[in-house]
Amino acid sequence: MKDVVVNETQRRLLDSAEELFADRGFEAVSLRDITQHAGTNVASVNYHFASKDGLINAVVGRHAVPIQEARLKLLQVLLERETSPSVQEVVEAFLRPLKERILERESCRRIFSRFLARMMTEEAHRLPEELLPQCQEAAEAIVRAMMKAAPHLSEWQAYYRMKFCFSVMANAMEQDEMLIQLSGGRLDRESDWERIFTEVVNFCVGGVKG
Amino acid sequence: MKDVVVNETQRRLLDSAEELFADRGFEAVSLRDITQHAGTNVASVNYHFASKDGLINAVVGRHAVPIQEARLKLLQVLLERETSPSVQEVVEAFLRPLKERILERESCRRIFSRFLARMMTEEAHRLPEELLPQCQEAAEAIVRAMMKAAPHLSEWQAYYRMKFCFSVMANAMEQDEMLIQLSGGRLDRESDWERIFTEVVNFCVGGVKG
DNA sequence: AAAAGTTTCAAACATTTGTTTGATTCTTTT
DNA sequence: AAAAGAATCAAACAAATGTTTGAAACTTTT
Repeated sequence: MKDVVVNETQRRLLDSAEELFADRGFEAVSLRDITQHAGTNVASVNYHFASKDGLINAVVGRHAVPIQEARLKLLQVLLERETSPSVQEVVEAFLRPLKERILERESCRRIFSRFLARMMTEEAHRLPEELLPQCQEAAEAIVRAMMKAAPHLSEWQAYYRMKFCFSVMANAMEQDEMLIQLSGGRLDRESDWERIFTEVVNFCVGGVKG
Repeated sequence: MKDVVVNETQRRLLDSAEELFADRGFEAVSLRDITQHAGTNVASVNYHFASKDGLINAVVGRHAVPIQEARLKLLQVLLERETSPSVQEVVEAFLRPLKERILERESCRRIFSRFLARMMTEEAHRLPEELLPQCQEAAEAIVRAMMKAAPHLSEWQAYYRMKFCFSVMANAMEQDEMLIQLSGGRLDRESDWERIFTEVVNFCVGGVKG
């Protein structure tokens, strides 16, 4: 995956796609919607990104790559340190980079939330090949750090708890729509993201300690 | 929603739809796939369920209704009891009925996992109207029970922790495909559902106590 | 400035999809 | 048994979609 965008058209396509996808979801947005918004021709998507799927992966990759890099850097510090990290430190190293990115660029939240849900909706729940190696590397680091912080966990457990942490984070990122609906209006619309993130970390730390 | 199926064709449609949806996802399965599998005409779906969405909701509702009833019954016991319930009791009252149903009917797992993901993928993340009242009732009971078990939680926190518990459960229900992919084969394919469920409960109890 | 390459574009392509129609068969009621 | 209603069916409908094509415009290299 080229993370350096050489072409102006490519950048416009990515930006438009990101905005529309975040708003309406991947399936609901057609290539014609995107290219119109970007002021380009319908064929440009297939020319630059090979397919709609290619475009989606590129949109996601633009966020995923720097997030995974940041994650890995934080985790490596914890792993190379002599003293064992706390569970809280591991969970934060895992989740913070995603949170920070979301603070910088709101749309990242909805893009990720939708992308993850999409993997579950589809036939095979698989990560795109371009993203896989980096994800595997990060996953391994998280598991190792988690086992260092909580030595009573088996590898199997560590993998599942990592998955659970990610589930909580991913679902917390989605719009509150459903919670508002469920509470019948008892919950106010605006729960700010910082506050929610704190809750996520608390919950995950409690959960990993189990 | 009529949960009593009066018509043989309706039952065949629901069964076929459930099987195919569970296997391939809602979007990937066409009405023609379903009606062919059920040995009926394409028009039968629209005749009996008004639309494809209607069919999906009926498939989900067939599981959701008894699950919510069981949930409510268990929670009411905890709420009417004089002594405060433990967090573990609340979490189990919340999650057990779903787990039991999955043990009875495997496909329920994948149907739910896909259905929830679908809500996140779509434009508006909303529950279908037919299911809403019952879900609201259950949600309220869970929150009340949770606050009784852990009085330090605010209502806002209780709602979010309920949501988090559900996230973990929902994502645990999906196929392990992604975890196998992420672990690069280190995780064996068959992690049985009982074992996973135990992990889910442990994680959630830890999380709610936070 | 000619040649080679990259990028853009309008138009067509090729399917697929959920849905509707209107006639026909089956079932129930009177 | 006649009438009314419910259920089934083959066929058509309508519209949207991602993708490809082949020529034109533009940029870079020689």
